[in-house]
Amino acid sequence: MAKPHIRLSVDAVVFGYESQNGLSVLLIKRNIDPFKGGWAIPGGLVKENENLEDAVQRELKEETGIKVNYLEQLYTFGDLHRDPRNRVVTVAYYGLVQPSKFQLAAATDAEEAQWYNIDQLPKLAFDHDKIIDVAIQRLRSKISYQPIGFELLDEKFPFSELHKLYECLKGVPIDRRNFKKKFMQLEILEELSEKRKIGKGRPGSLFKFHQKKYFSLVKKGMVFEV
Amino acid sequence: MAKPHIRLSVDAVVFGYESQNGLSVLLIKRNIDPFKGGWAIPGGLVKENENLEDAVQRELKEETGIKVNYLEQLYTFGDLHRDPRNRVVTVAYYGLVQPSKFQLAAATDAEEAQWYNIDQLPKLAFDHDKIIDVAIQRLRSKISYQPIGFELLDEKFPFSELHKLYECLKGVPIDRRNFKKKFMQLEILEELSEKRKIGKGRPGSLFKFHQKKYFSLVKKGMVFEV
DNA sequence: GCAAAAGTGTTCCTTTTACACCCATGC
DNA sequence: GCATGGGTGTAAAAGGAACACTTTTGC
Repeated sequence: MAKPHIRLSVDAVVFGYESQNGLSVLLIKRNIDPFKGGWAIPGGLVKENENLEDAVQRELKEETGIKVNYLEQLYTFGDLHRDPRNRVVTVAYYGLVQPSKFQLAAATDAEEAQWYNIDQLPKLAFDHDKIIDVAIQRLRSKISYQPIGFELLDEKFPFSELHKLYECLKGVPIDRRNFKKKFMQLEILEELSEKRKIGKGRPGSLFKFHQKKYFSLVKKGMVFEV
Repeated sequence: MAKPHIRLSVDAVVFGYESQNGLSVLLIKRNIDPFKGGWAIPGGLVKENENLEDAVQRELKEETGIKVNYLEQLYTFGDLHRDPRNRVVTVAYYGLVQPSKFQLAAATDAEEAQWYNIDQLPKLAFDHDKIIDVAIQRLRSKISYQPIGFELLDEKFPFSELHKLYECLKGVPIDRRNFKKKFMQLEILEELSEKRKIGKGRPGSLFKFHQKKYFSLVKKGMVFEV
């Protein structure tokens, strides 16, 4: 018998957001043991000559058909028996996808991928519940000091969507006027002349995150903090 | 030839602090290739049935004789060619040691371990300069919202030591009175009746971090923020 | 015309900053 | 008695929280 060695995998907690449904996580149904038939976050073994991030994107594409544009390393989970069969250490990432990419392409081989609201998660394989917990915590706190929330919204969004997103992630009501004042003072949003057409009530302007401006302001010492 | 596989290692950035010398990092001189004779942070391959943190503590003991009481996972570095010979993915940690344990025991097999001020680091093996950079950034920011600074001070310390530590880590002068007011309002320091004897000038009271009180206040919703 | 969502400013209170003098000790 | 570091409070400014009415649209 060959000397056993530690296997290295990557896993990804992919978040999606819709103002009606709140925050969701992308899960897949496992079709191999262990935990065959159970739900898990996408992931798999890293190849010998593949960067960690590439491995994540490859697994995401293979298993769910999705490509995330925001991806950040979360934590590495290495407990001895987190995989019941072999020693597998996993580098967990979390990713954010925009609503327009949120619908799973039916045409992929990912028939068994599904979004689950974070308050209605099924029982999960391995320590994936723990990984998701850590990811939620990270997302919740990071959104306050890094402008990553936009990765969960479409490119153009009415201000109320941004407001709802922050209320959802922080889990507390936020005064609409104070929030807008604070955000607009940052000067990183571009107000478009377009208005949102759909829905009831008075249509609101659409906004865009002005990333270039954000980076140049950061260089000048601006601190994002909401 | 056997199929190659990814190797997994751990590395540790161990910080020490003294008010005269500022912040230092513990380095070892490598006695094997690659980078034989060069400086590196302590670390090594993880064993088949060993947790990641245990691996870090074991390597630290073997290579430097030091045991840290604060240890936190930093980031996992997995670039393809970070090790010139094999694919090695490393889980980096950072640790904090108190000044009284700061002196390296001469009696260990760690003759080649040495403290280096973070502003006077030598050229480093692998991507260890990058790892140290990330660790410094993490420490700098984390000290503002987690009471980890005490791990860099002796158990009993005059308030001025805490003050100097924060000035050193944040890299800016901090008003002595405002800093003390803010910290004392947190009610997590215990003022001892002892005074510091050494040195010139008026002796100051010694303080202790009251960890139990800190945890109970956190449960009640207190937020540490300095 | 009514229901639904968007837009907008002011006041109050809390928090943060700036700042200077006296005190205890060693030499 | 002088040099060194420790101890303490107040006033001004800035930032955050609370809060209500008007406007535009669809039905």
